[in-house]
Amino acid sequence: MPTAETAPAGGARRKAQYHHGDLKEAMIAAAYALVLERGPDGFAMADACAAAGVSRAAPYRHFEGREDLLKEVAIRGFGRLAASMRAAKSDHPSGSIEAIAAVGRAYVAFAMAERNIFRMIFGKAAGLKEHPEVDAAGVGAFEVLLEEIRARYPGANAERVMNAALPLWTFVHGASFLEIDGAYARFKPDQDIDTVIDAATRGLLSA
Amino acid sequence: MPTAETAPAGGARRKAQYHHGDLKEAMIAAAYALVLERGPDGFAMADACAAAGVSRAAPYRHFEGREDLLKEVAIRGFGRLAASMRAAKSDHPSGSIEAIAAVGRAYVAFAMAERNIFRMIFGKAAGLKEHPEVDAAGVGAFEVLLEEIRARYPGANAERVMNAALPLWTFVHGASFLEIDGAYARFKPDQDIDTVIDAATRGLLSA
DNA sequence: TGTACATCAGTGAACGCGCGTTCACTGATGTAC
DNA sequence: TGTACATCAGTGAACGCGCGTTCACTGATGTAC
Repeated sequence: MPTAETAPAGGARRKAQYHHGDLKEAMIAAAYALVLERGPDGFAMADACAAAGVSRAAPYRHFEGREDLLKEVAIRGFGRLAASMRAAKSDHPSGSIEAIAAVGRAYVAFAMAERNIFRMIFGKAAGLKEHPEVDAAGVGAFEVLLEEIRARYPGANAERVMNAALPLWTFVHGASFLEIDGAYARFKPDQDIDTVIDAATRGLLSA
Repeated sequence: MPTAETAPAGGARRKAQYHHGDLKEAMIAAAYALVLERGPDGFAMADACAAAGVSRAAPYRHFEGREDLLKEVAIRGFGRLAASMRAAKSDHPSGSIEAIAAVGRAYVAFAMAERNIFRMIFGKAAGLKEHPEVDAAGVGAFEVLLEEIRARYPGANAERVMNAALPLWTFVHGASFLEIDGAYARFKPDQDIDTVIDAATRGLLSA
C-alpha cells in the first residue's frame, strides 16, 4: 500500500499487488533503516514487515529468520563503510598521508552518520553471531586501509603493513566510539575531530 | 540456600532464613556476574534472583526495576576499571611515561578481563539509558588518566591536559574494542598488545 | 492459443515462550508501654 | 520482661506484552502439451 501510489506505471491495478517483486531486497532495506534508527536490539521483524508492506510471515520465504536478515544488514553496513572510505581516499595521491588520513576521517564520519549500524557491525554483543560472510565483508573494509598502506610502503611485507595499519585502525576505531558515545562532546565540546585524526595519523605513522 | 552453608555463625537455623540480610548488595553482585558472563542483553532478572536465592518479586523492594539494577552494575564497572588503572600506575613515578602507559595497559586489560561489562558501560546501545550517577562514575575513571597527565605537565591548563589525554584515551579505547572483538587475533595473532600500547603512548604524547 | 497443473510467494491467525512486573499475602523484626 | 502492633522484606502465583515463528490456506505465475 505505501509504495503503490508512487508507482502507477504499467497496469492500472498495481495497487495491492499480491506478489511484491523483490521482497528480499525490500526487507533488507527496511531492516537497515530500522536498525539505523533504533539499533539492533530495538529492531523487530514485524516493523520491517510493515515497512515493506507485507505480512509478518512473508519474509520467511526469503530468510531463515531474524538473525539471517540482520546478517544481511551487517554485510550492507560493511559495504557502505568500505565504499565511503574508498571514495574519500580517491581525492588524494595514493599512499599519501592525506589519503590515509582521509580514510580515517571517513571511518569516523561513517560511525557518526550511521552510529547504530556501526555499533552493530562491530561487537557481537549486539546479538549477531559469527557469520563467514559478515566476516568477509569486514575484512573487505579493512582492505581499503591496507591497500593505502601498501601503496605508501611499496614492497613492504605483510607484517610491516600490519604494524602500520593496526595502530591507525585502533585510533579511528576508538575515536568513532568516543564520538558516538558523546565523550568528546562532553570533555572538549569545541574539538574538531578531523584535526585530531590528522594529527594522530601523522603521530602514529612516524612512531 | 547457596550461602547458608558457608556462614554457620550465630543461630543454628541460619539456613532458609526468611530475611536475606543484604539482598541489595547480593543482587548487584549476582547481576554483575551474569552480565559479565552473558552480556547485558542476556541478563535476566529471574536469573539474578535465582543466584541470590530469592523469589522473582523480592528485588523490587530494593530496585525500581531491571534498569535500576543494571545502573548499579554499570557504576561498579566503572569503579573497578578506575581501581585497576589506579593500582597499575602506582608502580611508577607520577607523571612518567611509564605510569601513563601502565594506565593504558590496565584499561585494555580490564576490557579483556571483563569484556561484557566493558561493552555495557560504554555505548548506551546495550540498553542502558543515561544516568547521572553512571556518568559520574565514568568521569571518575577518566580522572585517573587526567591526574597522571596533570602530574606530567604541572601547571598546564585544562585544554592542554585534554589535548594530551583524549588521544591516549582514544587509542586504548579502540584497542580495547578491537581486542575484544578478536580483530587483533585475526590480523596479527602473535602481537603483544602491551607493546603496541607503549609505542602508541610515546607516539601520541610526542605528537 | 487455450487449458491443466505444479510451483511459488504471499496471507491471517494463532502459538508459545521469555520475562519484567504486580498483587495480595505472610513471616520476621523492632519498638512502645 | 512480656505483649500488641506497626513496619518491613520476603513469597507464590499470575498477568500481560512483545515478538519471532509456524501452519494451513490461497492468489498469482509459469510451463507442458
